[in-house]
Amino acid sequence: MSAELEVFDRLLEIALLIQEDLARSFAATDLTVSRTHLLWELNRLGPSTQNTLATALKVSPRNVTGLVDALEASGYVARPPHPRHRRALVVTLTDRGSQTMARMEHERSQIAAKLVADLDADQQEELRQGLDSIVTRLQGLVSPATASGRKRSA
Amino acid sequence: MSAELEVFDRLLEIALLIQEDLARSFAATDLTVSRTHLLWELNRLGPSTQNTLATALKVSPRNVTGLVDALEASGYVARPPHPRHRRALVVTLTDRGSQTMARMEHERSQIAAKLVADLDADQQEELRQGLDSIVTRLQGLVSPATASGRKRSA
DNA sequence: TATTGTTATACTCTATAACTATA
DNA sequence: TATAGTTATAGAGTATAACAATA
Repeated sequence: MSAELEVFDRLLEIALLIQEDLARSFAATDLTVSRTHLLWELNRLGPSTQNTLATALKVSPRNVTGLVDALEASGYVARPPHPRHRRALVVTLTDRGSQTMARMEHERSQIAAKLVADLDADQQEELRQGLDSIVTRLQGLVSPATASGRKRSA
Repeated sequence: MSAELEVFDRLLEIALLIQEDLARSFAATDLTVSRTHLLWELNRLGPSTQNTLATALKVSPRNVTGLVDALEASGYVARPPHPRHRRALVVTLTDRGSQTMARMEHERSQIAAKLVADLDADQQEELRQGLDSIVTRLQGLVSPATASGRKRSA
């Protein structure tokens, strides 16, 4: 197998394994991947309208309605009306939602540390640079037209 | 942000971008991610029973029935009965299925090459080793009990 | 008229349980 | 009894289109 394919295959395998690990960590809760993704974005963005979330998640507004319905029913979010726009709703993390996100952020740090535990600081830095290069290349592949204008969120 | 998190975040972003790129390449066909995954495994394993596919894809037999139904209807696979077991079916790639897989393998090679085009041979090799270390760590996280027994398919 | 969200409808992926046919 | 697959049922994620409420 060529050297390029070896790198690519490992990236695919890592993607799969990370997903598996996430699914395992969800199993302890009543959350699904999509709902957790919404909570994660909400945590990042702060209180948001459903349309904002739909854009952030690259998903239809109708879909967000369903996800927020479920998250509201299980107590992770609330959606009081917008103070200055009675039609709009502002989706907000409840205490339970905030605590869950805090726990997940913590788990994420621990996993991140474990993954590179076999590498010294120099190796980690070179790895980061290699991955950075790949991210840039991939962004060019996925959206060639707007690649120059897109920036990863640092 | 810590160095560990930087590596982890890039891995997550790469996983997302690869998925996006795959979805884009499906858009030209009538295939979905799950159906393509089945075709891919079938291509790797050769003609297989549905139970074998269910195990390979880590999915229920009932689910495989649905996927194969759809792939048969669109002409990617056939399922003649097993020669020595009239109850069993042997799922097989049709010409269309084989050609599609050949094309996808080719695309995969090209993408793989593009991703690391900015790196010289030494950097590619170091990257591969770094990723290898991460794969091993992840396998340990995902299935701690059987980690020592599991081997990546080289 | 434009924005925000919901109702209506439909398709895909997924699972478990019960069942049929075969070995 | 064990294996291979399907029918039945159900839940989750997703989409588009039509609609209502608000601005």
